[in-house]
Amino acid sequence: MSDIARLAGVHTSTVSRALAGSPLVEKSVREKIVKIARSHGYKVNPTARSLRLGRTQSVSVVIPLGHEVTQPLSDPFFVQMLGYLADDITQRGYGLFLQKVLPPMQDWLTDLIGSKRSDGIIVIGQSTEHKALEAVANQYKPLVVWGGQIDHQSYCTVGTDNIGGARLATDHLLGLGRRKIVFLGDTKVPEIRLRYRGYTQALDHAPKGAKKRNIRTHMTADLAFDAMRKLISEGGDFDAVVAGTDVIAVSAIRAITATGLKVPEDVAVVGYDDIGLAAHSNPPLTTVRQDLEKGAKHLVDLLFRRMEGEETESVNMAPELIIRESCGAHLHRR
Amino acid sequence: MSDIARLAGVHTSTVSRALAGSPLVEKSVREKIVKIARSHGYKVNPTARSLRLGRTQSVSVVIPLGHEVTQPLSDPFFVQMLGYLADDITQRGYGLFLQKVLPPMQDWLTDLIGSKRSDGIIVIGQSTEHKALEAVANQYKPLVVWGGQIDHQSYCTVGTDNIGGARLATDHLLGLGRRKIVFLGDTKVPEIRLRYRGYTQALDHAPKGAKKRNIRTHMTADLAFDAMRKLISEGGDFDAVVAGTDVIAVSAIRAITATGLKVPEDVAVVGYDDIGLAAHSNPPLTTVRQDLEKGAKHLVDLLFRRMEGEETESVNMAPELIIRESCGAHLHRR
DNA sequence: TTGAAAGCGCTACCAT
DNA sequence: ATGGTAGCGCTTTCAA
Repeated sequence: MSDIARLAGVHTSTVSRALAGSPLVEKSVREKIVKIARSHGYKVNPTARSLRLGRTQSVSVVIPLGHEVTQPLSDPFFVQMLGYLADDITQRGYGLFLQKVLPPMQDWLTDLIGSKRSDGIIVIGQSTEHKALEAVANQYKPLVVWGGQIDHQSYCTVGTDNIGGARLATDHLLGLGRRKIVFLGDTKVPEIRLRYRGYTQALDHAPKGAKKRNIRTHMTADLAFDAMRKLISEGGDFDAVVAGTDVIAVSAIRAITATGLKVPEDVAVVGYDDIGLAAHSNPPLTTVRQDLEKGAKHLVDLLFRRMEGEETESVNMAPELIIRESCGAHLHRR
Repeated sequence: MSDIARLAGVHTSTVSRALAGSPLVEKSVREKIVKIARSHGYKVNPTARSLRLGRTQSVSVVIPLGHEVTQPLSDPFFVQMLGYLADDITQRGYGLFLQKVLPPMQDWLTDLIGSKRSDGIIVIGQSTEHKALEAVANQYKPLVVWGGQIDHQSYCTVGTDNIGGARLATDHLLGLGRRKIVFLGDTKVPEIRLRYRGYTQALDHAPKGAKKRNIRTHMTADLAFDAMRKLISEGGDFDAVVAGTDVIAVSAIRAITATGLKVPEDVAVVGYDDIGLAAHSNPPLTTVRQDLEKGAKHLVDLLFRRMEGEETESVNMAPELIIRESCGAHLHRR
């Protein structure tokens, strides 16, 4: 910057003001400075700026994978979310610090906060980290979490009504005459636990004869496939599956198909999320849609309001049942 | 830091040394300082440190989407790569700045370099940005690109031998007796263009009667689906498809199946990448595997060597044909 | 409207 | 082995 100042024949403070678009600088001077800066490819050093201003102009996006057994991000859901977040955050002129947190997960959140690398934190998915989030919520404000809304939680979440969504899905299957409906998912994860609750609520209000059954499975494609195959080989008696996520649903379909059973004729399957793959699976997946684009907008909006000291409430969006073929609804229309 | 210094009864320079693990500080003093720092939740401010050191301890990972028509990252390939990169970069104690670049793509690279937000840059996929990369390669060294190796390029790439991989796939189909093989992909993207070249090379060496046909399609699932359906409805005569990516392959399978044709009996399909979905598609996809974990390791390794001033050569890894069912090889074994 | 100077928090050099 | 001090590049207050 001092170089630019010298070239323009002014003091650095004037350059700083000019480049910041301050109205204090005389127009002709400002234009001259801007021109010189551009022609020399000069960019204000964000590190120095951050140090002076006390803020980094960037936000951390964290993906905790406490519930995952395998390394890579296996769920496209998180990734699509990441893409939308990147757009929104970039649009506000902020940088995006990506952080993947794997077990063993000690002090990851307090460390991240303490490092002051970013002005705010978005956590995608509670994973198994509800307690860690709860622990810092009262002391560190610019924090927003995508996930399930848990009773008495003190951190701010954005998500869809998981109970309602799962209930929608389960009621739909009941309405199609299915009575032996299995739930497939890892209820250690809050969002999935809530979906399981919606599933049980629907069955509690179902006609007599409807059976509940929860099969715990990890959230990766392979492990869900194995869980489903095990259930079948053990002679599990069921005519429908409510899957905790689309990834699990697609794996379940594959496992069911592999044993010679047909989806949806023999077993109806409903997923959750409506990831891109859902429409392209075979058969196309009936699922509960979460609007990620809107979700990301909420997350970023709330975070920026919190970064300015505002207190914000959690947002619970309405889920939407997307009916395709895996539930067998089209068979009934005949 | 000055607080910690006061509490420990020493000067800040001693605290700095102690926290950096300098052997100059007496053991007892160092331990005392570390203890105080920990108990107060003190963390060295990375912004100030960066300013002083002249390096940010972070690397930018950029995903240029010049070839994409839709906003979100539609290809799981990039995402899996991102996950591995995050692991490797974190392991070296560096931060990961994520940058998504959408059209119109002006000066994105020089801007990123000029901002000095990171000490090095990894670009995932050349997209349509070969020229932009070429333009800075001689002037900015800590830059590594995942993508296809182009003749006379001056930037450093990591990738698989795309020509060889596609040739592997095409030869395999020829070996199974297929003669009317279509290529499906966007040849504007260097990697895909190389794969197309491998495909044509294989056909040039094929028995008489083998036909070439290139169908240009965008890289997203929906558009590939449409392209395939259009080809079929126009009465395109073919018995096999070499797809530019797995995402395209899976969409092609869906489009083929939707018209009543069978994969692989009527049309054999081979993909490229071996994304997680490939093994789980219906039928499971025969594809050319790129080892992403190894690829990510190479990228990070080369980048860090370049950040230390070393000149590095591009890496071209060997692709591997993974034979599953979509090519129909299992039908021949009978 | 511009200049001068202080200081963000840290590290490294030069003393001692 | 430790302390003092300068300075990384910027913004902002105060003075002119």
